[in-house]
Amino acid sequence: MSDKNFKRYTITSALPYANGPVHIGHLAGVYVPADIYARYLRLRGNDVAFICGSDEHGVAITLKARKEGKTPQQVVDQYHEQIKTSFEKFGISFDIYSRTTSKTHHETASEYFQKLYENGKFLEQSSEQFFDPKENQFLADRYIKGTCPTCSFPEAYGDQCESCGSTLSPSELINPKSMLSGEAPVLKATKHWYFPLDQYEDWLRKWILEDHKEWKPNVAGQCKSWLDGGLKPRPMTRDLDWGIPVPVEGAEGKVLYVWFDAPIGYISATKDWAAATGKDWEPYWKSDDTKLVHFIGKDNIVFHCIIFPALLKADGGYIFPENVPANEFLNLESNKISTSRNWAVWLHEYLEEFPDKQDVLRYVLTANAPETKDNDFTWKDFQTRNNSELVAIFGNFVNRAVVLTHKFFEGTVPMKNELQPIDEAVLVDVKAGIKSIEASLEQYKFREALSQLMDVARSGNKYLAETEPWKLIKEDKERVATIMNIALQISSTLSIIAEPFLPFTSGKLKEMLCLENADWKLAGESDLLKEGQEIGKAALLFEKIEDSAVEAQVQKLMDTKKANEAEAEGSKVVPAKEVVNFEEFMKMDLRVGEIKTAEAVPKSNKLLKFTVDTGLDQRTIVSGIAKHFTAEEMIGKKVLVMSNLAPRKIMGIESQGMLLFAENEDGSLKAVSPGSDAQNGATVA
RNA sequence: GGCGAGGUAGCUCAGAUGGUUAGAGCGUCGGAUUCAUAACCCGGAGGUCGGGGGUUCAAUUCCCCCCCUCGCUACCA
Repeated sequence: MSDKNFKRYTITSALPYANGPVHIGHLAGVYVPADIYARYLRLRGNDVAFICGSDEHGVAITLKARKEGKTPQQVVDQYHEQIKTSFEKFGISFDIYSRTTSKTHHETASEYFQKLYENGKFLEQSSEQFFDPKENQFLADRYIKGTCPTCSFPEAYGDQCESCGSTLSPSELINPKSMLSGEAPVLKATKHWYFPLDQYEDWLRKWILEDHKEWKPNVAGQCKSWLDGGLKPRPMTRDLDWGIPVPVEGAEGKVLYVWFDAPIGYISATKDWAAATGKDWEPYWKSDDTKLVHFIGKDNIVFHCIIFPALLKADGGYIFPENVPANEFLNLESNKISTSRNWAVWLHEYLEEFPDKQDVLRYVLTANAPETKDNDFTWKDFQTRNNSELVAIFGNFVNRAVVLTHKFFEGTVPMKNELQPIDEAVLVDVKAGIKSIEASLEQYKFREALSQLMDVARSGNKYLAETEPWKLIKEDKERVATIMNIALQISSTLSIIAEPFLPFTSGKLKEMLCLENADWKLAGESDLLKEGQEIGKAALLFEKIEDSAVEAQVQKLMDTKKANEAEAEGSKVVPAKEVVNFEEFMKMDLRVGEIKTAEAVPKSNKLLKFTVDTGLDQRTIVSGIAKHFTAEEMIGKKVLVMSNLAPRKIMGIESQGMLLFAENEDGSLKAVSPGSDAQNGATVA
């Protein structure tokens, strides 16, 4: 933990990629915690720049545009607006929400690159890349489609097969085709600028693993894994027509790699913010007394902990992040959130379907944030947390305090008389609670901080239950005055300390109590409201969420699931392949074989090595079926063998043929078994 | 397979430089209460701390092996 006295804070949260709306996973992982942190710091009077914006470059945007028949600019304009608006409505208090297509950013990123270039920080390297001769354009991996070598899915992308999930490189695809022209791509040399990450390895190792031992285990562990694996130079430029042009001679048709320009987007956004507010941006990025914190999801760890810091180091003028509190992922009703499968709770939809309930979602996402491991969001849990925590504990306490004050003292803050031990005790409790919240927030333990906030409300309820003002009123109104005064002071404290977590509620509560001075420092004081001061009417801070509302959401997800299944059903059967003529068919030597020996291939978890009696000979065949069959159960089985397939080395073993299996749509393999009376070597035709 | 992160009450999670009865919230059961959105408050039940070995007077906490989940990464003719 750093005890340094920081003069200002630069808080960044991951730039959302502008090819889709924001969902609860993004919120729980990044934006809600970042917002809590930023609001807390501001409440304590700190100088804070809370920075974000849309990430609008990269291949995925161009693909999306092409698919929808739009220009990339139209795509990012649409999502940028949508994302920006929903963040605003949700109460994420960015000081600026910018975008990477802005002029400032293009200039900033371009200059950044140029400076590194001029200082010799890059390596120039040529390599062979796929090129579409008809469109006269280099092809990103995702621009190439072909048949998956693993599962024969004919529409696999050059980087991944969406059917079986294997990671691919374009050269592995069978019958690769350019998605632009449909032509077969050719290999062609192209030059790129590589950033030699390996040169920063020692520095990174010390900076992360020695100087920042306080980083979260998941973050530090991930970094160590990368460092131990050895860093390699990474190309920082791409052949693409959407992005920031590489500002170097001989780089026509090339743009900066999206992960080069995106983090620099934090800097550009800070510049825009500074310009708009008449500040100087530089201290926020270059001064040692600035604390820089990146809020991100775990998928971004390598970029924010390795690549970007190394780029900052290469420039030499920048500070480094003090911490990168990356969160894990949030699942939805036990399934991974998926944009393409529409398995998500979209923020813009939530805002419409649960109007005025921003804080409920903020609360649930914080209480169940994936801080140490992946977590699950369920609508049932959403309902329970609202009904039995927000309504029953927080809302209820405030309501009791305000209603009783109106009942007994006509809505004015009654006079506090001599305090009894129980009064002192509850006030001490509340103050201790605030200290704990501060400590938790400073360690990025938002879940814990939130539960400590609820504990303060619990103390309030307990205080009322123990002092029973509704009974005492008959005999000792003076004593009740003290009790209600204290209950109102606690409510006021709640309105202050809830602000980072539940800003809308905090606002409502302050208004109800007519509380004006609401610095964090005042929280816990017993004279936040003055005696004789009027307070407003009781209004419910939270309302119950009925079963029907939750059931409707679950139903919506079920419908999505059904639609997905229907779609999968439609594409379940792999489409027919091209017609082959009889001669081609007869070229294949298919025959019955018998497995004599079988063993797992060391260091592989998919491969089994067999000795097969093909009637012709005993030969070695390696097959990737270990996930479906054990070596033991295969011994003695009759199998179909493609025996004249060209031999191929797999993990150093020469495989002389291929075993044939049936593959179901879910990827599971089923034996195709000749009868036991089929002879070894019997031909199949 | 390698690396990383997790596996603690029905659910969501704390915790431990090894040491008396392993914690919290929610749920559940019982009680009390009626100011409050059938809410609050009190109490009970509920865990061989993923499995197996080892070190130790003592391990859930340290070491080794194994299993499961998630992520990154490699093999899949």
